[in-house]
Amino acid sequence: MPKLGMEPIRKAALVKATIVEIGRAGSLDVTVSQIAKRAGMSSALAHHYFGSKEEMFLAAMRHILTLYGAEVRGALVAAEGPEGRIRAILRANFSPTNFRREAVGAWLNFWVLSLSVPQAKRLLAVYQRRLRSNLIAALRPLAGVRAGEIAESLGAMIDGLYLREVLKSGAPDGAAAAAVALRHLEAELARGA
Amino acid sequence: MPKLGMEPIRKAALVKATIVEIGRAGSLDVTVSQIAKRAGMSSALAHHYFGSKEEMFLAAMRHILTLYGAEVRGALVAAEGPEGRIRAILRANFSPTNFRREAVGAWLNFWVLSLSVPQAKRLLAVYQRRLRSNLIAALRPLAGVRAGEIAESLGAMIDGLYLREVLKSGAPDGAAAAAVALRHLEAELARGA
DNA sequence: GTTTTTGTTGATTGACGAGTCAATAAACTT
DNA sequence: AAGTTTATTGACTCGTCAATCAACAAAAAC
Repeated sequence: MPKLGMEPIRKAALVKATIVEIGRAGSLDVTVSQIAKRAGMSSALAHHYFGSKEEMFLAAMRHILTLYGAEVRGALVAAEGPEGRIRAILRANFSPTNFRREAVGAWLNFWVLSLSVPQAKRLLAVYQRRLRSNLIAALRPLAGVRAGEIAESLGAMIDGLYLREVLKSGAPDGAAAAAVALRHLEAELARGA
Repeated sequence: MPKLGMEPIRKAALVKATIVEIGRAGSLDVTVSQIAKRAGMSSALAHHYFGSKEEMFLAAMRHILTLYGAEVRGALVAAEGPEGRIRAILRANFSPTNFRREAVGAWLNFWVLSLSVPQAKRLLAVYQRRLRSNLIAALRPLAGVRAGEIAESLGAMIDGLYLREVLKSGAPDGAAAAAVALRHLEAELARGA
């Protein structure tokens, strides 16, 4: 009973399943059959819609990055004032969403994937630039010309804290990470004044 | 013409070859045959000495961590004064060695591996604690009771800067990364005073 | 000098997995 | 109604790969 207009639905299901399976495996070592099964279809259909496993990975990566972008944007609209905007960005970066199994698996594995797949590296670069410009925009009123360099260090701090939170055993603590990042920011701002 | 006492030689060659192959592939998706071939022996011999691929990976990881530890220690013995010790640690972390293809591949992939292999997670934890205690020891004279929290943020900063340097396209710049880390440190110290 | 230990490999096994294809069927077009 | 497009899968191909094994060779032990 083939209904029409299945393509977007199937693709969305496959993308979601891909991310879940990567999270479960903790690696990109997942089979198309696993993914297809979780998405409720045959592996042949997965190939029909995506052509190859790599395309599936890239689509999954786009999806993760889109979600991440949406979370940042969502946090930003509710934010007031420069400091509020910074806090919003930190909140989005260290939200529980990003510490879920699937998100962690996706991020770490996509970093690795970007070592060997140029397309993946490009996707990552786009989002890094976006974070950077968000940070700079929020920092400008607070730090003036130093906004650029502070955005750079704060960005690195965010990545580093996330990585550590994710690699350590035990439950991750996003709030603590955000607090450390905020302390870093205050110190940098104080230094400039 | 089997010479005796081959075991350590063969194992060392395999460990080295494993790291090189992971660097070339940019992932853990390397075959035992590739590794064995690069190490100049049959894949059967590789299995003979290590039993399984996972054991090879773990041995490679131990080796990378040992090299890293040695580099830090080596930089520390030549260092004078608390600030000199911090600088030494930064220099070791951002040395060209750690930006070589093999090292990058090893680090990123071992982070990923630690998501699914507890043994790998444990190895990583040992070295993270060691870095932490090195940092605290050097920071104590400079920061007193705040040494702990500053070590935490500086450690995260180091990881974050390394990650960004490694993921960006173009030649990595360890010196620039070290400079940013140092600026962070100064800001934190100034804040305390 | 025979037995044991160590080193070594080619061949094989057994499994798995990406991607293809032919076939079936429902829905839309003309 | 005939033809086309979309959805769907089971079966299959072709390749790969981790791990095992039997067999051979040299040194050491006895």
